[in-house]
Amino acid sequence: MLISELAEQAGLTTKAIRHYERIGVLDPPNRTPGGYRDYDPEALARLAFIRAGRSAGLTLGKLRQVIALRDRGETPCAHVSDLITSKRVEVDSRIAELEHLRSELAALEQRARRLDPADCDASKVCHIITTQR
Amino acid sequence: MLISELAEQAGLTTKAIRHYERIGVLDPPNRTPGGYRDYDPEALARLAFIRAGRSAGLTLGKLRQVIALRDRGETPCAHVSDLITSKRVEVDSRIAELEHLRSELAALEQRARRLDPADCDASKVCHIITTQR
DNA sequence: ATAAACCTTGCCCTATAGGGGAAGGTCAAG
DNA sequence: CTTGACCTTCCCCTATAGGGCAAGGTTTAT
Repeated sequence: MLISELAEQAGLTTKAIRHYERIGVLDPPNRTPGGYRDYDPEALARLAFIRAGRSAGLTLGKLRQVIALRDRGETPCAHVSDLITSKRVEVDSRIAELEHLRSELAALEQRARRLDPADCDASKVCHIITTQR
Repeated sequence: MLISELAEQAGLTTKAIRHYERIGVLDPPNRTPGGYRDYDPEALARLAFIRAGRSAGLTLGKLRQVIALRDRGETPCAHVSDLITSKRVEVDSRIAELEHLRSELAALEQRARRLDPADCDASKVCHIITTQR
């Protein structure tokens, strides 16, 4: 199976597939005599893993670690479980940050409705933003 | 006022200040005969604006636009108000995305507790991630 | 034999806000 | 006059997941 066919079946671009190989998350396939990458169908399963991992917010680098464990003959489940938990913790704190930001922005929107542009002093550029609450 | 003094008073690094100048968000100051940047105290007000804008999640590029309006003699309040609102909308949708991701991760954590590593098939690398719900 | 449709590698590009460090100029005090 | 503490510009680096493009090789059909 040539790269474009694999790409189509996996719903990816050929660029992405070559990228995965370079990152080390997809094994280098055999080559045809002409030098073309020649994948066997297993690659699809690997790409499914990559897609699932990515949609869980794991980076290609983390996925490579998981694959490396598996290649060393270990069952990576415990490691994956840790990755997932630490990712959730990270997402939790990111959400908290964004919620804080959101409330700041909402307060600025309130202020924008209250303030009169005529009162805005050039030295502050814009009093909506600059004036501290 | 030389750059390191300005940096200290503003709680920034000299690197950041030069960066702001290059981005166009801080006016190039006068120079001493020796070529050193020589700031007058107004720069502190500008830096306060930048800090406030950054903490509202606005990029230096957006802040530059705001400053450009002000320099053109306009009152940038309406524009700023729009920026803030669209930033809030952006943050809202980002929070929604992250909450979705968070629930996926929580589901994966559940699954990880349920599944037995012994059942994990190497072709999937890791069944916690790969198996679709 | 030639065009069309593939494929290859390689290099630079994106966005963001600077940090790190090099090579060298300036200024004050000793 | 030299040392140390400043300052200057310049260029590369970070993380992330590829996209774009160029120059060139391969395969298949006509």
